Amino acid sequence: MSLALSHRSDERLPLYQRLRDVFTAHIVEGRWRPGAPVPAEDALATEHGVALGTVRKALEGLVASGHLERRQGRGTYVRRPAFRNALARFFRMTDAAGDPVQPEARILRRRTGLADAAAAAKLGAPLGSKTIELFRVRLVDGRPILAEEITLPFAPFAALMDLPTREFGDLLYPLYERVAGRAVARAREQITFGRAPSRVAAALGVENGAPVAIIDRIACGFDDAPLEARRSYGPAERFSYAVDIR
Amino acid sequence: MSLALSHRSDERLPLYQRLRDVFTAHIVEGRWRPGAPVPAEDALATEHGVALGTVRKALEGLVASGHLERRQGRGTYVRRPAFRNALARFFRMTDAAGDPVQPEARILRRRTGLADAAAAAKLGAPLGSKTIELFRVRLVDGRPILAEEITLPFAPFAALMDLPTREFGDLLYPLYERVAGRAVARAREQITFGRAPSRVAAALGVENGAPVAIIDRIACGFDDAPLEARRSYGPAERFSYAVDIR
DNA sequence: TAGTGGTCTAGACCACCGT
DNA sequence: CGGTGGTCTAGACCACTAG
Repeated sequence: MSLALSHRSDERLPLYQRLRDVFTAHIVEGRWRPGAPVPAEDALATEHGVALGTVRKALEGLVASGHLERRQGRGTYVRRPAFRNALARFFRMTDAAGDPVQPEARILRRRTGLADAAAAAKLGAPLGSKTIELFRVRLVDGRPILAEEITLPFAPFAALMDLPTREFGDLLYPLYERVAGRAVARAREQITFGRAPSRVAAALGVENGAPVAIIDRIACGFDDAPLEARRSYGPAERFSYAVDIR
Repeated sequence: MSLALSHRSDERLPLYQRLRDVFTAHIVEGRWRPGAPVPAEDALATEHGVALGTVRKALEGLVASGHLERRQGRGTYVRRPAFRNALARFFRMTDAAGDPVQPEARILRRRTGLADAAAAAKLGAPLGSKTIELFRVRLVDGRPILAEEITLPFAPFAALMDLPTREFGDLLYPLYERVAGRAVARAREQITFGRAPSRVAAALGVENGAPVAIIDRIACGFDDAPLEARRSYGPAERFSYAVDIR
């Protein structure tokens, strides 16, 4: 089966780019599942009727964009993004012994709401559509270090309203995948600096208006559609982030 | 001339990686100059006695690392990093009309000093070695928005002490290249939040201890040796930075 | 040992750029 | 137009991983 015939794509694009689009579609549509290996390179080459090098170049693009992961001698896998300690890139998170830790999470509030203009824009949902709102705090050694406001579209995540919050666990993204079948593929974060609103200050145990770093995150699925909007607050003095520029 | 014979490098490394090391050396040693084109791919292939594809893979690595830049139909060039508006990635910098601007720079202080432990570590220079210290403010529409403390090793930049500060211009890196022959190839920045020390507060026209974002930068040459240490302060409320994660 | 990705080659043709 | 990088092929062999 020839690629040009099997897939509607701009004929003027290079073969390897069209091939990459085909592979991306496989990931988006779940035919290639996160954590699972994709077919071997030579199998893909014969399947699509192209040379091995063309397949390799297409795969390289998806590796560069973070969709795939190569493991020498084993295969090429759909990458499951490691958001495990995403916020540790921004805040110094160490326990009493100075070792890096995964903060414990505690849900303080869970309720349904209606998307205001900001939430609707972030989630790409209609204004006034139903949402789930979570407010949680994250703790190290039992002490609060982060407060998070989370907004989800109601429909895909309705099951979250039935599950006891104590069963949510410390990480939400694996939970999303488990109860809603939605995997987070990437996220965009915006860092600003402000002062703690009262509810956040209370949760963090700091005084009202204390300086905080604010991280606004929009998490998206493999199809780049927004899944979750999140705002994280942490004490400004714990904030630290490194960037390389060229 | 065969590559394996012409260059002392780990024989076990793949050809294209050894080739990349050779090319890197050319850039570091100035045989390939910033802004100038490197030899054509087929010329490099015959020169080093390897296949075209191997040269391409070596060049691709240097493009990915930001050392080279390809221009279709023209050639491959040694990249001159665009630090032009590096701080605009962190601070909202717009003029009264809301258009992005390049801030004007004004040197407030220039003096020689001796490297303390921190400066010595950052610059990779001996403790107590001679340095040049600059303190400058950057302005948009005549209003200060950033204050910068800059530390340079004395020897390579001695010429800076003779040039009138009003002739420094708004950008230091082109100046470094012009008067000291040192080109900045990359930099590492560390973001934290703190409070403005008195001298900074005075320069920015804010009150003492006002919240500021602090950007510590170490700028390096093509050989990865530190050239400049810089600390920039800006009002916390102007700070905004976006990150993509996967 | 079989299967996978990694390296390397040799050569063809295309698309873009400046003159 | 000539020269450059961009695409694509076909096939060989190496290095790593698992069973």
